[in-house]
Amino acid sequence: MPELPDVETLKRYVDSTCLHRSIEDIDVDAPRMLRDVSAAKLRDVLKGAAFAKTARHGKFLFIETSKGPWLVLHFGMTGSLRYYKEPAKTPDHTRLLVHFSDGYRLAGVWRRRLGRICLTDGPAVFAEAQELGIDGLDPGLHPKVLGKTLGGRRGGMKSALMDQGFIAGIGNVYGDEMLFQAGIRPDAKARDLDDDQITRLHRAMGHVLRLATERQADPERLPDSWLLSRREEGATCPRCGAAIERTKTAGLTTYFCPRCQS
DNA sequence: ACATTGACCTGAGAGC
DNA sequence: TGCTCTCAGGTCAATG
Repeated sequence: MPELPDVETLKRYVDSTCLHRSIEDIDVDAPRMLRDVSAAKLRDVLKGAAFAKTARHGKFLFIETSKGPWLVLHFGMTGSLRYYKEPAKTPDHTRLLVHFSDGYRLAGVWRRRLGRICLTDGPAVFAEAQELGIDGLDPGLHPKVLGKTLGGRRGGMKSALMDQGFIAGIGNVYGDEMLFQAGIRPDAKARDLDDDQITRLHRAMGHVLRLATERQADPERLPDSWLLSRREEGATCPRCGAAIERTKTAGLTTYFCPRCQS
């Protein structure tokens, strides 16, 4: 589901398709997805503008408009974007449709309406207001920074990683993956990690997020050695062959290898 | 200060 | 076939 690598892929998709094209009009049908902005206001800002550039922080995609404000998109569990020309190709569940004056369109598609569409003055002020933590791919995320933040937490590792106010961009699937690759149990207490574990987690985090982004967050193109490919009942560990365990953390299904993750 | 639960949403797949 | 049930997991609010 759209986590950091997926959203980064969508960002690059926008970069390579529809920047600097004049926006003729938009259609919005996203009742509960608009936050602090009306459909009319959104239309007013986008109509006659062009997309100037993009940015990303965690799971949020930002698109700067030539009129100043930035369009903010959050994809929830099922959101995606599609750029195309033929009107007949408009995907089902299109909630936001941008018509460019050259006839092309950008569709914001959310099968479930779990997502967000809004405006902001900029990515930095938005991240501040939403209290987002450092982005998972921020080069400033050193092992020391990681260790310091983890040391102040009482809770478990899985929920720490998924806390967007701690590190922004990690969700259920990649959170499990980096814990697996670092050899840390999801229910390990964050403050109990030693320096070695923090180093391994930092490395696994960078590796998982970078490789997944490079492979366009396509599970088919990610290594078989990843836990990602074993998220099902009765699966075995790709490393040691032990039975993968399945538990619930904060209502979300967590997979881990009881032998590799101690 | 933490974890847990349910609501929000909708489609896919299972089971009857 | 067609119904109902469960599950998927991002985020938030309410509760323990």
